[in-house]
Amino acid sequence: MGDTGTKRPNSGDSEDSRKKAKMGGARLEDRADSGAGYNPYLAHMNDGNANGDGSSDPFAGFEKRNTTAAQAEKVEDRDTNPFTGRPHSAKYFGILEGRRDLPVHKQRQEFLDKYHSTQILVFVGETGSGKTTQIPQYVVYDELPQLDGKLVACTQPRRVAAMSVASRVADEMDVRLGEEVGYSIRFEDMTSQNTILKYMTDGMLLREAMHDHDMSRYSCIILDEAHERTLATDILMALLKDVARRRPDLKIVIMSATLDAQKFQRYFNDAPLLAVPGRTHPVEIFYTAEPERDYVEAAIRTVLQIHASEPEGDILLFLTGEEEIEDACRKIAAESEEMAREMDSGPLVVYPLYGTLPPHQQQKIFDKAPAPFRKGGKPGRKCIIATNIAETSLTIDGIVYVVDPGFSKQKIYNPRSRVESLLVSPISKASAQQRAGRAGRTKPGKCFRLYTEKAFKKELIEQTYPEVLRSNLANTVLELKKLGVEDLVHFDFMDPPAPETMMRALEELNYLACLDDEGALTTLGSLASEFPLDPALAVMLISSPEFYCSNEMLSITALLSVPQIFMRPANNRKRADEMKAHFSHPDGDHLTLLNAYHAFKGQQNDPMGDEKSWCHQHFLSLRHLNSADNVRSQLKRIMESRGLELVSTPFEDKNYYTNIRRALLAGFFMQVAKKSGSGKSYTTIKDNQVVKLHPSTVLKTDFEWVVYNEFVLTSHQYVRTCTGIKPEWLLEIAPNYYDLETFDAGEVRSALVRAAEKRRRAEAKKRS
DNA sequence: GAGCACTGC
Repeated sequence: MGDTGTKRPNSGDSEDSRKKAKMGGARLEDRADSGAGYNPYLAHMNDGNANGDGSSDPFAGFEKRNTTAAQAEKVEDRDTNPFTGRPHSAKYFGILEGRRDLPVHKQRQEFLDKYHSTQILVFVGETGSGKTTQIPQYVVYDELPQLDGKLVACTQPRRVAAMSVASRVADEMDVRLGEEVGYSIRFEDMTSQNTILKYMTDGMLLREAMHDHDMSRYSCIILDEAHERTLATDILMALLKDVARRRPDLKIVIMSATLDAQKFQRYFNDAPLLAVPGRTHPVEIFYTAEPERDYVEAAIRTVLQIHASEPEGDILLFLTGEEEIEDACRKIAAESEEMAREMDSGPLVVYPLYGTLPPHQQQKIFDKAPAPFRKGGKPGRKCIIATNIAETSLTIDGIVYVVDPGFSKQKIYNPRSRVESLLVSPISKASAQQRAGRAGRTKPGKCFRLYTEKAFKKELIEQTYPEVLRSNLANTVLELKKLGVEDLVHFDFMDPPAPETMMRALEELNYLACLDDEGALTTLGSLASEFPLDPALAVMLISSPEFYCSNEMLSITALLSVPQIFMRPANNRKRADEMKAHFSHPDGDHLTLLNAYHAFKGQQNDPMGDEKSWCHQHFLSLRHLNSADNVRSQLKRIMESRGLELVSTPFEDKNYYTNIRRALLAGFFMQVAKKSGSGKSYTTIKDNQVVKLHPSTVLKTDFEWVVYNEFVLTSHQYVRTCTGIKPEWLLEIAPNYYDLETFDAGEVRSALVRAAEKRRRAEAKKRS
């Protein structure tokens, strides 16, 4: 003890509490001026002259759910803010003018009429219509949530969108973000007692619904970007359809960008529809005459042709993944230099764009296109090579040319093998339209589709399959049970998943003891659903106090919930592998992750340490380690609130690592593989898939049995993040799953029988 | 001897 060995666990929680204090501080200050006795939107009532324009109540004459656009606009035009009673800021009326210029503004009255006529409304607005910012405000002026305390909520599929839209709308309403207008996302609740309009992620609303099945805090719920059909949106739609029956006072608006609105209308019992035009420029579509054999090569050629012969304007090319993108970036950059020399073309800068790119590099795509090489020379342009991230999450102005090879990586789930994998697949017509639309945001544009018109019409499906049809639903089923859904077979999904997928999920949850044999939620299942984790991880964490290592399992769970912390840059792989070897534990990758995390925490605690350069030097991702820390504190709070003990085996104890390896099995006993024959391959237990240990593993092949975190299907079938285990642990920790009666005769069964005998002998010896 | 499309609690 007492030295600074990198493998020493960090038993204190000083970081957690320090960080908490730092995060909470700012928000407390924000709220300080709106303490319990002061209600800012009633301020005008206390002082009749505060408005400066005569009347004491700006909403005098308003009747909830029976207002007009003219009434609302009159209030918006006042000199004082109707919600805070404060005079409007200098910029308010400028912003208001811009809002009145949006396409959706012309239909404000029409929206209100439809809204009044129905409980559920489907609203279709194309990009640039202003629906995400305006519709919730129109609803606020009609629901008057400041009077009855019931909120208006607007959900978004992504955190950044929830934050940035809330911030924009707070500006538009001239209030402070977090007061009347706020947002709520994981790790950050930016709302207060005064909040009347709340933007939130769809997952966050789902979490709230687990404890409030009727969503009783809200008078109106607006689901935005419903066409994206995320898992959370699909579940929310089904829940809301049901809640709407129980709560006639609840209003629901489904907002979508596609023309597939009829499907939403039909699903919501023929709900009325309102459509608002967008504000985009025409985009001319070009197809290839013949199918392309190599779409990457064709894409590069097309980009260079545009650069050589088309007028000024930036280019957006869609490819499928990091490697493809980086490769294409290099090739295009090299070719364009040659073009500049030989044909006197303008400069071309190429930017990659994908999700795992660090934020400061993602920001570069917003840089201006380069200036001509010389005064009066041909204009420069930028070319962005992006994944699907540019189709939904990020919009880039100034794009005039889109190159669309027609592919993207998509998640697929095979319930038979229980494997989720990523596969390069043709996109849908809706995706192709979305991609083309990216060319017409600032002026008329062109889209070059690298497939034939016939292929577009005949081969592409209309819509990308919703996530619910492409995922393992174990987590979803657990959530639904917690949400009080008893009959999953007849649960009203907009697109019902395959029965086999549901069966697999129920089976998995039953093995994990989250559901009993009747399919009812158990105490363990109810506890597991409290954690923002997959069921296996949650069960592992909940069981970990029994293995005297819940502190360590908290860290491992957090590390498994964030992207890979070990970085391996293409130009420095060897060095990165050498640095990773410093943390390597011979018994497995989970332990190696833990070692790296402990070393990181040691570095953070060291007053002389510089975590940034230390991470850089050790090829560890500081960003991902920090987010693991964040996840860890969230999980820790949940553990504490549920009375789950935080314990560790002393590091000096010879069972320190053994306890952790055993604890892994409490959740992952279904993800075990046994070495087959003499070679390097392994076979998964029960479904008998032949797999290899992923090359990133620290394990030398000296373990007969391994537990693995995930199954990945790429050029081979791999199991990734593996730790060595002993078969007798399986019999002890998961006796139901490893009931010898259920195994066919064979290598696995005989090995388990031998383990059982070994275990009996050991116990007999212990007794005598 | 690989590669994490993209989200979310």
